[in-house]
Amino acid sequence: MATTTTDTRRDIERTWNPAEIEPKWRERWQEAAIYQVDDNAPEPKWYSLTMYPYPSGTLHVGHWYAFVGPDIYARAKRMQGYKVLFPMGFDAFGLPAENAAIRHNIHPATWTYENIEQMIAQFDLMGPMIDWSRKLITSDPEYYRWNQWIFLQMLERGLAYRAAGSVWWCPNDQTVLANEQVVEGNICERCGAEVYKRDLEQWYFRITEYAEELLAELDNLDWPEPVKVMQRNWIGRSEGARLSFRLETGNELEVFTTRPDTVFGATFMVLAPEHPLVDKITTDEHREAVGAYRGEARRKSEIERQSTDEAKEKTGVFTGASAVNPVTDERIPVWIADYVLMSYGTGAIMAVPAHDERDFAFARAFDLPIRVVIQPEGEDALDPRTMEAPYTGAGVMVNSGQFDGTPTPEQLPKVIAWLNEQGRGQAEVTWRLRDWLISRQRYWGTPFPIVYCDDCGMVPVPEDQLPVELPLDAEFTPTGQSPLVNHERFLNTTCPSCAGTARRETDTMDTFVDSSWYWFRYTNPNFDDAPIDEERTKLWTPVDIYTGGIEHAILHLLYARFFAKVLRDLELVDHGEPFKTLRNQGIILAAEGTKMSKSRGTQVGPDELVAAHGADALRLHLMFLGPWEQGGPWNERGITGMERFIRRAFQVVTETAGNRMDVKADAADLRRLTHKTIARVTRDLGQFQFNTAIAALIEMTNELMKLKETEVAETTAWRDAITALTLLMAPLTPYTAEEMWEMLGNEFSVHQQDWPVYDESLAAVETVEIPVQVNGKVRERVAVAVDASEEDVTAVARETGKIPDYLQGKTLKRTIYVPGRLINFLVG
RNA sequence: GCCGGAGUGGCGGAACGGCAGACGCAGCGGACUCAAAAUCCGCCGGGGCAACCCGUGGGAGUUCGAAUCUCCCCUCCGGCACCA
Repeated sequence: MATTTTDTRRDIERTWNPAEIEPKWRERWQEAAIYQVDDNAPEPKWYSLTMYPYPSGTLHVGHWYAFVGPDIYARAKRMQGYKVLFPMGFDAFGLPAENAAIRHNIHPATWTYENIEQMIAQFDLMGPMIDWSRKLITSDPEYYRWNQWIFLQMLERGLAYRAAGSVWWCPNDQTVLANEQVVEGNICERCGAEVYKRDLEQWYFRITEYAEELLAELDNLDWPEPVKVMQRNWIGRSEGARLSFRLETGNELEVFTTRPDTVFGATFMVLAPEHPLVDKITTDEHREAVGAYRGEARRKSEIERQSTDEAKEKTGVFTGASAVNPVTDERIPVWIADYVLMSYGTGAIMAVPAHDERDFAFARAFDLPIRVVIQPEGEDALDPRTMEAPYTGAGVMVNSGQFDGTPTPEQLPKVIAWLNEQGRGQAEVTWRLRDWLISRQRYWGTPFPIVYCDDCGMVPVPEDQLPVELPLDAEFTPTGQSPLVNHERFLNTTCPSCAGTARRETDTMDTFVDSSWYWFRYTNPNFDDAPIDEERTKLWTPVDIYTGGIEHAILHLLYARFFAKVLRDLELVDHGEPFKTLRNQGIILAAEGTKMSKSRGTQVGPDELVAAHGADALRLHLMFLGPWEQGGPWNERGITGMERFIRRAFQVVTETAGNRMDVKADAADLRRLTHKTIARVTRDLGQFQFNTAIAALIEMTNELMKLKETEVAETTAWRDAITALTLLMAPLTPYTAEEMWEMLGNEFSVHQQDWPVYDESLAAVETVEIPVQVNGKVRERVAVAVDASEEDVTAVARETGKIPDYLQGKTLKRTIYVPGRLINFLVG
């Protein structure tokens, strides 16, 4: 043992001081470029991707939470023998930059690029193993030119098109939105304003072309179930039939129904107010009322058509027209009502009030006939006059001609087959998914590579003239038109085809286009010949694990899957599913349990916390808060505990780093602890269970603290233990572990070392303490060999402590012995 | 309404159907100190002097044994919502 004086000096030298070691190693890592991954390294590849941030200016602790987890995982993976691609970039186009720019009277580009600089510095504080040599910024012309290029390929294949239609408009952001960006029926996902529908001509991507594949392949993805469910619902596949009804005016009216078995009960029809047939079929007598209702519906849609509470209140008017039910030959009235949506199915329905909630409410409101055609088995016959609710369950068909008595929906295919024979309908699948509206009437985005020529019409800009650069000197205050409309030099151009005068398309692309393929670009972000370097992409993709917030469950993740399939069909990549495995981190809320918000001042920044406790302590604190996939409210209190742990681990390693190793002492327990900890940490990190991995390391450290003054601290087992501890801590506390590694006298860098190997034989225990139960209640504990026989354990357990008292005077009916776990005596 | 997910000490949380509460925070007691901080040691679900009893949102069930599996109910969070 050292003397008191040297002890004191050593303590001063070896006190953990993050303010000193963190900047030191940060610089060293940068110099040595240890985080740059070599494409040609011999190890197997691992692509760990985490969703890139929006360059809002600052990273708060919620961002750290999202990035630290994957960083730990990627670091562990690297030590476990993979070459790991862990890149980062910035989702730099979009409305927030523009809005902030307007507010602060600064150019969006200036705002964005300054923010990116700041954020990179903050990232570096965290000590991540990001390979910045692959950084990409989507607002760089070198990046967005490839958005334009991909767009042109899609245009050529009919996957991009321009069409007029009813689209969502955000009056606050002054732009159209994709369906996916409208939440809660009519709220702008970005700004929370109420949106409404306008008829505009816009650009679309034909994502519906891939609906079937997008749905089917979900089954094969290792994704969180909620995300898969959300995508399934969003794509919304419905099986049914398309039926044709003849109108008395001679027109055919097509409807889609999931219940063709109820067609005998169709007692009226309803068209969406916007249905093109409405004008043709409305009789003069009803023209005025129909016109008024259509106007009303239109106005309502502009305010709050799909509002939830009033939704059940059914409104509508009769058109005066009649249709013929194709199976009963009855004349049935044709109405219009806004509960039928033009955007789904055919925009028209056959109404079966006895067996559909909405049709039932409508029939009751307007006193329309109700006919029961499905009868639940074993119940009283349904009576249309007294029914209080429609019957939507299974049953047998009644009042249905030759189908009477047919069980349904089991026999639904039979009904469809018959309708088909009659030439009245056929099976059909309808999707809820709509094409992706990609134009935006805003400035800070990718310009469309399209010009409109007076003579040639719409002309794509040839590939060799890309990028169509976004002019930086535009007046970008939103007006409801793209700001580029007023930029003469951008707007006026010549036709690539005839060289005559032409105007450029002035809308810009939805920012989600940028993020729909960015992970491919990381594999070679400077590649100049194509968006994707095929060779490098083949090497790295598909992404092995993708992490990010669940808020992207539909938007980004659906678009990204769509793009991967398009790029596959363009033969640029060899797979259609980009992300094999997905994990969602939980959200770190403000202390009050509400969402962290910059404007409300509830954001907690990492900088002061790093200054006070060190980045490693903050990393651990965030990861120790709870399961990573759960999140929770921010709470600063526990960070001292992580600081204590790091200090103790640091102390135990550095104080004993110079110990002799030749003492012969029984170190089996120590080895067991080491290997048990290796097993636990390895398993937990691999499952994103950082909290329990940290707990295992704390337990090991606490045990080492107890042992460090004993003779086991002077064995090779001790040396192995503190070496393993350092390596296991490396992904979690990269700075401290690096310092400890150096103190142990090893070569730089700990992050380039191999992961400690778990040896099961060393972790195995020979004896265990198992509970002795009587009738399922624990009464004693007894130490036995792990593999002891039931006879031996029974013999010992029966005599232990109070057990004889419990067995006294009772009959032993049964003994349950689970080796290594417990023994249970059942007595009576 | 429909579809997901979750309810465990004062707090965050842990627990292959097998000792509920690992680990940490906070708290309490002690050591060190002139003192405080830091650090170290001990205690820490509730009731009871104790033996022991109760305890994982509530109720039933399966099982030798349930926080864990099944059913019903309650509460909270998230998604969708007139989608025919």
